[in-house]
Amino acid sequence: MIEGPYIAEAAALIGDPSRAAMLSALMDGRALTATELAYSSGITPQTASGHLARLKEARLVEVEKQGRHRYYRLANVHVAHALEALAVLAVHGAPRHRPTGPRDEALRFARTCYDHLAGRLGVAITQSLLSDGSLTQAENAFAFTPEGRTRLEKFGLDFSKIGKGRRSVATRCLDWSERTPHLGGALGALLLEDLDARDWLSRVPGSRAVTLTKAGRAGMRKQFDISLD
Amino acid sequence: MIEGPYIAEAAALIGDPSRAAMLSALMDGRALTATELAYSSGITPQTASGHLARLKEARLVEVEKQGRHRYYRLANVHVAHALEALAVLAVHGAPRHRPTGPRDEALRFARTCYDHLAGRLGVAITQSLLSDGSLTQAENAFAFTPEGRTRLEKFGLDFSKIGKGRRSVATRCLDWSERTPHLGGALGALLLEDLDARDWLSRVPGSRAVTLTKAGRAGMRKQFDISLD
DNA sequence: ATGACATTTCGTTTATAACCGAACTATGAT
DNA sequence: ATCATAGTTCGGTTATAAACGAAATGTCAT
Repeated sequence: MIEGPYIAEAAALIGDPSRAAMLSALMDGRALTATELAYSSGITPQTASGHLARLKEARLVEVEKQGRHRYYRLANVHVAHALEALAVLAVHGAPRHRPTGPRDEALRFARTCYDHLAGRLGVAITQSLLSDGSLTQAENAFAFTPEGRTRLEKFGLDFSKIGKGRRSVATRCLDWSERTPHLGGALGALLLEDLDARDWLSRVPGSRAVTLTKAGRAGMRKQFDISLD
Repeated sequence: MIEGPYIAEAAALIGDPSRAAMLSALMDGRALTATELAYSSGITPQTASGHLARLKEARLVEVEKQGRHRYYRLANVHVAHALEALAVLAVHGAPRHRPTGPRDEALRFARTCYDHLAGRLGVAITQSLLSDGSLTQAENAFAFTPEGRTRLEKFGLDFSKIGKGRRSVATRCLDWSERTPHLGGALGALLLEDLDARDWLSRVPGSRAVTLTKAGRAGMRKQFDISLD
């Protein structure tokens, strides 16, 4: 009764198909320009501009001016969380006509979630790190053990990049498709960055989907004892 | 890009102020009749009926017919989670004119969340159970230890009531106002029920807010080493 | 300066859906 | 049987906002 209207405000913003498409496009954590977002949701730049202004006003997105471009990105992790929570509802929801295309399957296999890995692959890596004792369940999130840090540093992660910011290091993020938490936070982001740099992953253009390269498949098996598909 | 439309569908449903008010009213986990819901969101029964039909269609709520009444309740925990996630956005959002009334403060102190306790009180109890070893962090949720079970049974909880259903026993539920997880699931529900039966709690009419009775305040101090306010 | 491109502002059209009054169905009480 | 109450369905009104075309602003390159 009291927070109803406030909830509605945020939900209504996300509830417009064009805006939802734009927000979804931002779920991979990158910042996109206004025109790119317009294109990705199939509307003209004028219209997109209006939408983005409202999203900014409500602090769902943030802008960074760079020359004549304006880069929009999600304002914070909470926005991404809310979007995932809504996606869970959509899956649970009415079994309407929902053509499960190949893209859908690709997303379930592996995708970026804000700035870390999600899908079967993301969950599998998280499980692997949990079972070999690199990660433990802490208060509100995960925590890496001393052995885990050593193990991941040997693997090649540069821990000097994290631990500075206020940001939570190893978030627990509920996976939209797997319903099992995967690793997020600064550590999750670092890991994604690293796997990307190794060319173990390859991005599907115009999508959040991610595929494993041949090297990635081998590396996953060797380093994390994971063999998917 | 692909799940955009589906997200929008759920969000748009929640995005209408009247529907959001009804869903909020259901957040305390009880089932309410159509007319009660109409009243709680300030619309006529005809209009509410239409809204409820759409929410049912999308499986955000469930109905139970009982005589000439129809009792509506949230369809599952995921719906409650999504609503909480949206509430987080609203708080983080634009610092608009938001009169922080006494009701708001009351909700922050203690409220029901679906069917368990939330707010400072809910979080404090959870922390207490964690620190004395009754609860531990498990995979995806909390788990109670053997000692924890003994301790809570001595306190008076009837564990025979849980453990049967498929339902997760001790969910971790992110608190909207405290940003710290509190205890949910069957155990959380059982605890709320018990505290209610003891008359340690008193419900604020027409609200999810809950207050501590004098006995409750004393009991909390003695049993959980908690002294709030 | 001039042209090219990104983005926003303005004004107008148009579709959607929230809302209520009125009438209808279903259940329970007398 | 009759009445009251809970809930739904239907039709029409009205407000809202999404969308685009046209034109303005801002930034970079030549």
